[in-house]
Amino acid sequence: MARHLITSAIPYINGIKHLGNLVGSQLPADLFARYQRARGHEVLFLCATDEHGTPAELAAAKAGQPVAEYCAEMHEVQARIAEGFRLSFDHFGRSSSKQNEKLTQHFAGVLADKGLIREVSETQMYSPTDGRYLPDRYIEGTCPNCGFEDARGDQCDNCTKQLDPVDLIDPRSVISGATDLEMRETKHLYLRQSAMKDELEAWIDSKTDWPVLTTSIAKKWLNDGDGLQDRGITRDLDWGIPVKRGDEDWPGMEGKVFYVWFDAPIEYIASAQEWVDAGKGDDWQRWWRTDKGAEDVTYTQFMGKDNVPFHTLSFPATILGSGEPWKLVDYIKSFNYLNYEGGQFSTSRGRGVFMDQALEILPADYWRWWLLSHAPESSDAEFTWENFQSSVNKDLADVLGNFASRVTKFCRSKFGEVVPEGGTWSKAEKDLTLYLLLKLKKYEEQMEAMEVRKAASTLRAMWVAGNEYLQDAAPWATFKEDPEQAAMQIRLGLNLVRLYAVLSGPFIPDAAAQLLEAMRAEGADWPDDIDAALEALPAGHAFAVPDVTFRKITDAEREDWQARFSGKRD
RNA sequence: GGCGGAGUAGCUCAGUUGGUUAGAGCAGUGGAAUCAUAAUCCAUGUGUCGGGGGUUCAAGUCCCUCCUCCGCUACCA
Repeated sequence: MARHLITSAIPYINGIKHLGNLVGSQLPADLFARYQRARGHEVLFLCATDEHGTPAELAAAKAGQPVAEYCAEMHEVQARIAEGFRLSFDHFGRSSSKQNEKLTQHFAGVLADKGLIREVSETQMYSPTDGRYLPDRYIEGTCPNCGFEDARGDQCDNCTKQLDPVDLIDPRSVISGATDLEMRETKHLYLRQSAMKDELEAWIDSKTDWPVLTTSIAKKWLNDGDGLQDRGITRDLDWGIPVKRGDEDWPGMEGKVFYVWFDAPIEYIASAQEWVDAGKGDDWQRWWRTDKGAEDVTYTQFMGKDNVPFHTLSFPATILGSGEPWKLVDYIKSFNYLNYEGGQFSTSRGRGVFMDQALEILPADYWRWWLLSHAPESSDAEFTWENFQSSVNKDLADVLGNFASRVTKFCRSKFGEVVPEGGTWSKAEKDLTLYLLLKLKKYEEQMEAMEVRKAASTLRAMWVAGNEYLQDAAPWATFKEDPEQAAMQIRLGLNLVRLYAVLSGPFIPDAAAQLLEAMRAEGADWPDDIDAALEALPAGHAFAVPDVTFRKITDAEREDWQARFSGKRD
């Protein structure tokens, strides 16, 4: 039995994520976790909310709440929605947890002891009106290059020139509009990533099986310009993990907190501690410490491409730099973006479908199937309502759902709600099982390799094979001359329903559970022997005709949703 | 500007190390069947594989060049 540690990029706290965020990390991670569990492996699947940073403070202020309270509420909201999508986290933690605070301070202390942290004195834009330092993107002004009036401090949206906030003409705070900005000197800690460049590069180079998307982004950062740059890991904020050197105060760093991107990945580890402290597990170290049992763990991370630099460089720099025996990631599966109806999903403009809205209009399985079977693996992908409607109706309602329906209803009308007896397999049945065996092996390989779209299409091909068989065998015709033959055919059909339910579980867990329940086959194992699996439901076994597994999306609904989600989110 | 990804049938996409007449699903068309959620099954493609040039016995696949779209570009996370 293998052991799989699986983490999904942790979603930021300031609101509900859209479907593009979901398909880029949490959903494929869940698919993989469910698959590995179904294969009988030991899995620890972790996620959390990423709660620190300026956007969280501002979102809380906007909501008129203390930031801690706001985060606690939003964490609950995200946790509920994750459950709604059937994301099977073993624990859904919080980067603001006590465990993460201790661990983050520990890492900072160890890195400092190793000489990998340096203090840098720099000047930053401070806004007395807002009472805070402003990140570059929170400053707007006139672009010195093209005269565009709403250029941001980091880059001009009009001429795309990269800017420094001090270059802006008439700079103002995005938050309050205040113009009394001043440059203030402030001291920060930098992680000396540059000192670890060679080690990181050798490590990346050893990962020859990683997706090109992952390694090319990492290489770019390693070799761009002057090479890998040191990164500031502290901020002048109130909300965050207080800067400490292990348990000790850090002279000169009073009132400062760690930068979110320093503490967020550490939460992957802290989440395992939270998992134990919540009474859900009893040993987190055997998952994370190679000196305490994590030697045989395979660690896989899932994320959107925007997160790759932090997972290939910053976090490994933290882990490797500590010199302690922490488990390093073995495989990074990264995704491109999902677009929405010819443009981008936009959180700020409310364009596209958000996770809560999606669940309001359709059950999780519909979304899971479409999103996973169209996952943006090789390039950006696009969500359109038309494609969603036709894929879901065809794949789920017609090919899979209707198969279960036609088999069970035919059986009920001719034999009753019991698996019928009699007849023996002939060539058609043997051909079918051979075909299914080939597809199953392919499906397993693709799931193992996290080739999400391909796995979905292979699974679908197995569903189709059932319809082909049934059409060809035509038990409604054979029943007239040879009822035993028809009984055998329909017995196989019922077993196919059971088999499909087992194999489809990682993609569509609710439908799979519903079908297994109808077949009275809850807890069915993965089919290691396909012949045996297709005789698992013996003659005489009672079942029930399931309710409609997937209903169809009507044109009227599609048009309604299309209009509803095109613009502003209420 | 730099880096990366993409450009293949009306639509969404596969096409491993270059090798017979370029594939799948959907949509369309014709037919079969009538167990089923009017659900299924079978048949059906004259595609400049973004343009141009080159290497090769052979290129969607390698090289050069140009065009278009998207992402990233280090203080948003």
